[in-house]
Amino acid sequence: METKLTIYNSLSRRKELFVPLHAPHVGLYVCGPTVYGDGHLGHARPAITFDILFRYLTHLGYKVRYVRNITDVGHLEHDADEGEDKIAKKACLESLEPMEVVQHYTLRYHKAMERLNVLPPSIEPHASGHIIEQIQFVQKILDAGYAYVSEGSVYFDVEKYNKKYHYGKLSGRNIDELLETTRALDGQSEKRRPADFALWKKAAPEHIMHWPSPWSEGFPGWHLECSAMGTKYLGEEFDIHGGGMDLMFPHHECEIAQSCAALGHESVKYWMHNNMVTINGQKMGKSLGNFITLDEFFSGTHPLLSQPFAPMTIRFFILQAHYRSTVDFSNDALISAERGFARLMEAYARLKKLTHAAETSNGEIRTLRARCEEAMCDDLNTPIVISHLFDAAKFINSCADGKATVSAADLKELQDVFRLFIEDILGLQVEDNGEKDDAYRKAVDLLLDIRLHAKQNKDWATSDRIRNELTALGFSIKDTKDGFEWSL
RNA sequence: GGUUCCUUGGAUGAGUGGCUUAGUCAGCGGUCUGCAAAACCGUGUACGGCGGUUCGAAUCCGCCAGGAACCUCCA
Repeated sequence: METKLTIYNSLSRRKELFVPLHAPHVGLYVCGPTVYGDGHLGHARPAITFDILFRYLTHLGYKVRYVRNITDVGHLEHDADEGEDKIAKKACLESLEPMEVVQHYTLRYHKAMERLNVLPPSIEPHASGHIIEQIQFVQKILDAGYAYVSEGSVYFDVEKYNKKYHYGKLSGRNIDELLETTRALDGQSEKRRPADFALWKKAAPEHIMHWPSPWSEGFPGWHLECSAMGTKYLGEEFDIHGGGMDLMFPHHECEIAQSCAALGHESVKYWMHNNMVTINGQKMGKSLGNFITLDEFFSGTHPLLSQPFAPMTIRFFILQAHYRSTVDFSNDALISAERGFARLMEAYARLKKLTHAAETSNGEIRTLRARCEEAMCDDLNTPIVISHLFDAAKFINSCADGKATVSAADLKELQDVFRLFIEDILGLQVEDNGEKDDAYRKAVDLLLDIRLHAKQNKDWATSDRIRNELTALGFSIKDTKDGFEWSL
């Protein structure tokens, strides 16, 4: 492996050379969704970002174990229903078993991810399936002396922890300010300090999701699942932990504290955070109620959308921005992405059909692979990769027009690089225009062949009639130098 | 109030101390074409404001303005 992948480590706030702890193995943990609602555009961002990382690490030859959890218990919600579990709350509203809600939204999430061509992770653990591990993790922290039991609940002793370690190292917060700014939550009186966070919560009688533990019948705290499951599947030390920037504090900060307290050392070498999707300059999120679900994009059923958008358009749209920048959603931006993506994929389709190889090439394609690799190695700079591909697309189109030539070796290289980066690394799927069906394809070809002959005989009436009829049916007909192209 | 970060041409969105243009979308002009579409060629000349460092900054530093995320579950 000559390639030198650098990634931005949120912990050091700079790009660092990626050196795996146990090459060729790489451990990657990413915070997955809380399954109590449909996935929206904001959920697509980390899924796609870390899908790219997963794919690229694999391409570099690493054996990656990618763990992405499903959060199905434990997140407290602060509103009128203080201390009630989010999943449980939704279940009560809909008169369903909690696990029914979990199952429903997990399946829908999987479906959306599949349409976005996001590869499934190696392991997708559910928090509810790891209660024992979480209880053991709490016990370790208690044994180490960094937690205390109070009325059946267990709290992390932030102040004591901070004497030996540094609470706030990831987010840049210092503990004194936290003590002043932390808001009053349920159970505040049980805590020694406001900044302390729950490791285990005793369940209120009406709380329907609870498990037995040494301290009480209850449920695990907000941040515990990732520490417990990350340790279980990737070890006490692993390479990369990813998630949205909004999780940096308190979620990831608390994870670091939990791991240090329980294990005596940090467990994550590189922290990676994707930026937010915004809408009108504001974060798209559940709490603001300004989100558009993925299904709404796919179907176009949202007042802000003028049309449906293909999953690959969404994926391309997200990849056109660097993962650490915010990306501002708008209908126009998506339409632009759709057109650009179509242009790139049309060039790719032409590339596959290019056969006439010349002696020499008059395009700069021998450096294409290296330039794309370089961009990926620079903290996954997918916009630059895409710009290189567009450069090559121009050359491909020129070749298809007969205005440029390509040698046999270069043509193969070009085809290989396009397949590698477009399909394998960027995960952009070739649109299936129903061209799979052989008989159907041949029928359209036949019609257009007839039209071609009509054209050659200057029979414009027949020629235009075929084109107009097919266009009315939804086909797009493009004449080429000595033939035609079509798509549905 | 605190922490972190951002501000680039009509839109979007990269990048860098000078050498060279990001790319995409839209626009304009042209080539090609029976027409259309597509494609190709050309074109815009940007880096929030004010100072400072420097031979030279949009890129480094400071201040100001505006915006965002987090400080409460959030991707």
